[in-house]
Amino acid sequence: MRYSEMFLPTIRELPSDAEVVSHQLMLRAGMIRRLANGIYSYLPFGYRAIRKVEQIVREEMNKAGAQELFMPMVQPAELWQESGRWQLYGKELLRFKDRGEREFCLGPTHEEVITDIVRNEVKSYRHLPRNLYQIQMKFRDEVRPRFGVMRCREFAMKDAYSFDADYAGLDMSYQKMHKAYCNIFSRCGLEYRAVEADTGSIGGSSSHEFMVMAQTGESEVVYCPQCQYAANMEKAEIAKPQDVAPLNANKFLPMEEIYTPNVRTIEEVCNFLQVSAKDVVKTLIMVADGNPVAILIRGDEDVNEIKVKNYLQCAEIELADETTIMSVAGSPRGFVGAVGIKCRVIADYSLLGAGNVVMGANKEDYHSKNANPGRDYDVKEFADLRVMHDGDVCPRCGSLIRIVRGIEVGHIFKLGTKYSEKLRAVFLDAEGKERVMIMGCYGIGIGRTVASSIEQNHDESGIIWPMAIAPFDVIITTVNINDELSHSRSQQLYDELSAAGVDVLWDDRNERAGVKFNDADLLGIPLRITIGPKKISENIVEIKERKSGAVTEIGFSEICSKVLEVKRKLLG
RNA sequence: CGGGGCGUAGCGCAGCUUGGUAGCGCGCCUGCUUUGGGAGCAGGAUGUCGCAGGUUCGAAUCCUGCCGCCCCGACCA
Repeated sequence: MRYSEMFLPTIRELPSDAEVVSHQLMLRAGMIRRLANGIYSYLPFGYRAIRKVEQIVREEMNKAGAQELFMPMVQPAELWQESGRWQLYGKELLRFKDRGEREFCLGPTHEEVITDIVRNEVKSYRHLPRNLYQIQMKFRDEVRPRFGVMRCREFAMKDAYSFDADYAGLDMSYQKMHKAYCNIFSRCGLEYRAVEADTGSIGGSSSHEFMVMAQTGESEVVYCPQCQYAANMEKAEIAKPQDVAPLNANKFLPMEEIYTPNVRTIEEVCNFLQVSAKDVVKTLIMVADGNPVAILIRGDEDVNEIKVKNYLQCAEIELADETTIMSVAGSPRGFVGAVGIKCRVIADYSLLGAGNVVMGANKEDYHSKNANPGRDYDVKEFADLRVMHDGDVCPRCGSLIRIVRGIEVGHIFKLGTKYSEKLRAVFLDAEGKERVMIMGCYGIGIGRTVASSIEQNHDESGIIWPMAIAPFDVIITTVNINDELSHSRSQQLYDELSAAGVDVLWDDRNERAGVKFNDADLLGIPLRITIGPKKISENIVEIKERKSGAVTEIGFSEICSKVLEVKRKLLG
């Protein structure tokens, strides 16, 4: 492609409303333009990167035995009513009516449609397993779209769905996808980690997120440098403490009520009573599917709501409102404790062996000191309910864990029968018995993958593409396009490289060298060949690697094979 | 949905307090010079000042309503 003919509008100045690097650089490098809130167009340069990622995804998915198909983005309400998600999905599901007043939605995902297709066509175990995928636009009416293409409303996603006859089959399908995802993200040149994840509202038994490591990532993940354990924050397990000394009732001090006017937060309690947060018990009243429950945790720890939700196996969980707190504790927020509380009580492991603690007295403006379990209040259940933090140890091997930030680019789930049951996707097994198909689903955010590569690979001057997903392999920078020899040699090289299957952008614009060099750096094309008037008269050109900055001078006749060699090397 | 901020040329912004016919930088167009890290000189084009209403002789500026966008929070496959 000739730069002078390409639609490639670069921006010199920083766009004011772009927060993260990938968003800024994608705008500046002429990759994307915003159409509406959370809705973006990909311009030619950006779309080339998208296509490269898609191609890698296709190759690896096909290699893993999946088959590509293409499903509609507009989906009828009936299907969603059948799965029950028409009610459950909430406002992220964009709904509308056609001219005949029939209800539709824009697909935020395609479990319903794929299950409908498969249930209509697959009736026998002989036709299982199957894995079908597509690369399609999804629409999710996000509460707050941001970070450009990272968290937007309309986005391209590769979604695959597996159908198996039994759970052993699902395990195999899942493993194949896990492997394929590793191949995909490795080939894209990303530093990533597969972490255990909570299955969330999509349901199912097991799940991994593929996280690209980046400071600007929206979620935190923990991993163990010693063993293989890795999980996201919601899921990160904390082992039950082993060597906890049993409470000795002889050491119990008499419980006292202390007047603590307007002292509500843990911090205020600590200051007022001159105690450490570790001696205070935090009592949170939560409502799980309508039932109040008290969660006890050490004052310096935080409750992980997902863990509570999973422990209680409830559908909804939220902090209780003032009225509910009043009715179970008899006191307002800030003075709640376990003594005499009128609801189920669950304590975090951090309270195992804790005695003579401070907690709310369930009486406005009072706290209790030297409260003790067994004597003053009852705790029958202990569980892992807290948020992991620095200093915690690996639940598998006991080494210190690490916490890093990441961007979720892929997510795989074992769905089980959640959709196949609702939509009656059944088949006959070898004995002629009807059985429900076992499903898995597997997603990759295409645009997000491109954006996360930029988050991971850039410098002050611009993007630094890995060869595998770079929009072009090489840029030829002709320093002075009006110099006849420079022009003819550039043309010759451009033709030669193109014929050899290299994606080459030839900067043939009548611009000053500085402008071209800066654009080349901004665009981040892995290799730059500079053709200048002096050097080319001696048959010499320069080749510069964007990533290392290393410059090599080389004879004109050897440049083409050199490029092919370096390209091969950079593709690994 | 709550809190904060912003809307003026393609982009980035000033002007608004104190009302008087719209400005800067970049970009764009023309010409000449220049050509290895975002050139110089000369000339030029470009605006429903987000929208609607109100106050006023007169509104980008003051008032009211609406719309859009950004940030923080809540939420979230």
